[in-house]
Amino acid sequence: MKKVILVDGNNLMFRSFYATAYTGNIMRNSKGFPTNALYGFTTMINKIINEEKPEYIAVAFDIGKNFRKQKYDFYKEGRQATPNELLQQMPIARKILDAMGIKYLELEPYEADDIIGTLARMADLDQEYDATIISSDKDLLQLISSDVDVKLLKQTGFIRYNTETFKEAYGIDPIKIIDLKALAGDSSDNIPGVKGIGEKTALKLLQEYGSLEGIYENIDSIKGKTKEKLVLDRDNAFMSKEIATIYKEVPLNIEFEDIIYKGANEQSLGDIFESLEFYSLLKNFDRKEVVKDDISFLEINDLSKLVLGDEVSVFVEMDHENYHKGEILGIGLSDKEYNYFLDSKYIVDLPKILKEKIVYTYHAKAIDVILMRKQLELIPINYDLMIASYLLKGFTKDDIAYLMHPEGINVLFYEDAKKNHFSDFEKLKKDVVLKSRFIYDTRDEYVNGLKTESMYELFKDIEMPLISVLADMEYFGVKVDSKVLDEIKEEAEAKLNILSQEIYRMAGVEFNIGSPKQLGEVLFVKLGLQSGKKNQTGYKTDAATLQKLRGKHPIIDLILEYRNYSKIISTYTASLENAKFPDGKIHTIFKQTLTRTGRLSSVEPNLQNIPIRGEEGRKVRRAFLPTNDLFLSIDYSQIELRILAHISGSKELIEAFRNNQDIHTKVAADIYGVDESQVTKLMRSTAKAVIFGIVYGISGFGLGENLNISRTEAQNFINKYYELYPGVKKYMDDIIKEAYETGSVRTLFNRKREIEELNNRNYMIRMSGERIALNTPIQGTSADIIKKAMVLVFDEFKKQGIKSKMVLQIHDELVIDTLKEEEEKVTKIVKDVMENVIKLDVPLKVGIAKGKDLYEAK
DNA sequence: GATCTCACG
DNA sequence: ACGTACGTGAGATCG
Repeated sequence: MKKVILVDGNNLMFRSFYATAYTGNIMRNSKGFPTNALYGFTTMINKIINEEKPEYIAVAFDIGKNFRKQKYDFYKEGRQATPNELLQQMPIARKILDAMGIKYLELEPYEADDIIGTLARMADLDQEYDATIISSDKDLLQLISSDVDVKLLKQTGFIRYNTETFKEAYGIDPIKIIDLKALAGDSSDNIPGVKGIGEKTALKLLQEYGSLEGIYENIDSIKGKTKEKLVLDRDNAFMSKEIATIYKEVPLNIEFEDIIYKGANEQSLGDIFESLEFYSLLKNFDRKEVVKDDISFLEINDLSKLVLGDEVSVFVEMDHENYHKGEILGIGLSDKEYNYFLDSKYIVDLPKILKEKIVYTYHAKAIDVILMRKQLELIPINYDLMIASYLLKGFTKDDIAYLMHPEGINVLFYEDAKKNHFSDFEKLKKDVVLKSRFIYDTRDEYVNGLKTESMYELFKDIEMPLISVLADMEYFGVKVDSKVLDEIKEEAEAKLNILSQEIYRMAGVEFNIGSPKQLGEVLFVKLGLQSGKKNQTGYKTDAATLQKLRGKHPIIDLILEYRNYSKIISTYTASLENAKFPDGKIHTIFKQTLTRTGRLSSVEPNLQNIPIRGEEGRKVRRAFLPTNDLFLSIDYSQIELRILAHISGSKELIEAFRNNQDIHTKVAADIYGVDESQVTKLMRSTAKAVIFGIVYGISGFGLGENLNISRTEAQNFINKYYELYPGVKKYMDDIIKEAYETGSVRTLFNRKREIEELNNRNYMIRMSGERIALNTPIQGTSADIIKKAMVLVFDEFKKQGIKSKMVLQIHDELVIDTLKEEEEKVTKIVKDVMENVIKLDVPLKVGIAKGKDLYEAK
């Protein structure tokens, strides 16, 4: 038996394009040519070759006019035009196939489906051949036969259908897909079908009468509305059947011998990959090395041999991503003229070497921390490529290799080098120097880019100075009391024991309460509770769903409580203990180049999500202790709303903030049309939810879900809000319009976020883009403001010789590890700086709390 | 490794 | 007709 693989080339290209086009940027090579569809296409084809090991393979494409459209001009009408970025990539897909030794087929006026159908029929007729069709298009399922199966691609993975498995899944023979479409139509191809009949009814009819013809032969035994609909749309039904039928006699004039898989010509395939800059695909090739990875440098054994110009780039390679733990592997230095490699022992000389220089680097914070760990003087760093690239491109990895590969510079990815334990020291030396060279050579380009984009001030005055502020916070760390953590853990474990016994008893069975699958089974099958929404794997059992079931069964409260305690144990006792360093402290890493809005994030461990809302979880805060005498916590009061008031210019909101009103109460009074004195707790919290929702771009539905009220009621609240605050509504409309026009939005400090989602053909994704456009200037400006405040606080501490330390930033809050005698000074400095860091149309206000641990300082 | 769930602002 | 709130990090389960 000979195996034939038939690939739907168009389908693969579209899939690959849209898979990556809707989030983030479309991948392009350095010339700006889009490559995202080709990359996905190529990896898919490679995968097919590896998995299927075909003897015969052909890839079919659509080309030119198609005969269905010629005959019925409504066919595929209403489809959005194929984006130019995808069209440009189509011819290259053919070239890649040529180089891979794979035949591609196309013939006007036929579609790829028809070509595949024709070859599938050849396999049906020839006993010697079996075919497998590969696509994510369900239309092709009609071609399944004893000799033909279909590998239907899913979002992740695939399902393989043959005659048996298809019948099991659909209850009809594969060929009947055509009849199904004749009845139910197909909105994506604009095939009408019979109006008012959907997939469910169609399947039922087909199971009973076998085929479209069978249905109309027995039309009199069908009753009611269904019959009426069928009679009315008879012509459409038969025409739809014709359109939906894949044509199997395309005059291709080929035999299977013409589509033998020949294997790749590595030289020509390599050339294509080279021009597309698919370096990761190139690396397995045995071809002439053309990538730039050669560099001359001097390995320094004697510091007197090191002669550097005024401007120097430095790259420090470490053996661990976590620079609080890692050790140095080597140091690369470059100046205008030349490159040097320094052994790690020279780290102690680095401050002296670079003291008078203008220094450029990648990931300055790692260098700061490692110098602090070694009690060395810090190096003044003028430019960090990691930050520049974050601001300009919106995303950056910790690994500089991701910036270098697109330029054709073949350094090892950090991940790969680490896997091999950095064993190739010669390569490591070369790479380190290549990296410092790269930093130097690209610096002007990035600085110019920042200036062109009006982000140079943001870079220079906020992000760059913030680096050493964060380094200082991380290095100083937060003390953790293991005993307290342990007590919390034991207490929670005891509760869990009791709870689980009680839960088992009520359920009448012992099961893993932590497994959503098993829990769903128990609640919704065994106990027969009303199941809410489903997710991909079964019943939803999250807190919001369970909340709605409270009172229906006593087990619900127990499960919620169980979840609460088990979260505390797993995330906040065991793992925090684990994250502790030998000095008894936790040293988190604040990621400065990760979020799309400009916020920081905190990892290993995350210290920005320590429990506070629930009393049980909040106790965890007792384990966080000051190294000095007390914690001061200073947080912005409603900063995002104040920013909304400012950038929207809403008179009413600005007025309210200027009068120092409680904004939630004020909005509640306005919405409900009562006096502020008559606002109840519920009214206030409803207003609060509406206000928050507005900032996120919520819909009536979403707010309704959230407040557990009907969507109409919720929508009324939203409308009322718009009416009361027309400035806010106008801001929302304007910013979304601007986002569509420019493809991006900016914060008050000019931080830019590109929003690719707005160009997506998928309605949902576009809507999500609009919400991003709405929210990012608000969240991002808030991030800018507190970042600037941190820099100023740090400077002021230094100026006044304050020994207290900023240790945490939690988006709108700063935590200071304070010396008793500095309490007053610190409070004043931080409050003054935070409230006056920028002049808005509304005042900025902070709240202050203090305590002997993080529990009390809130 | 994907998915679900849940902690924070 | 469909899906539905912005931004994060992390642990447990399961295929």
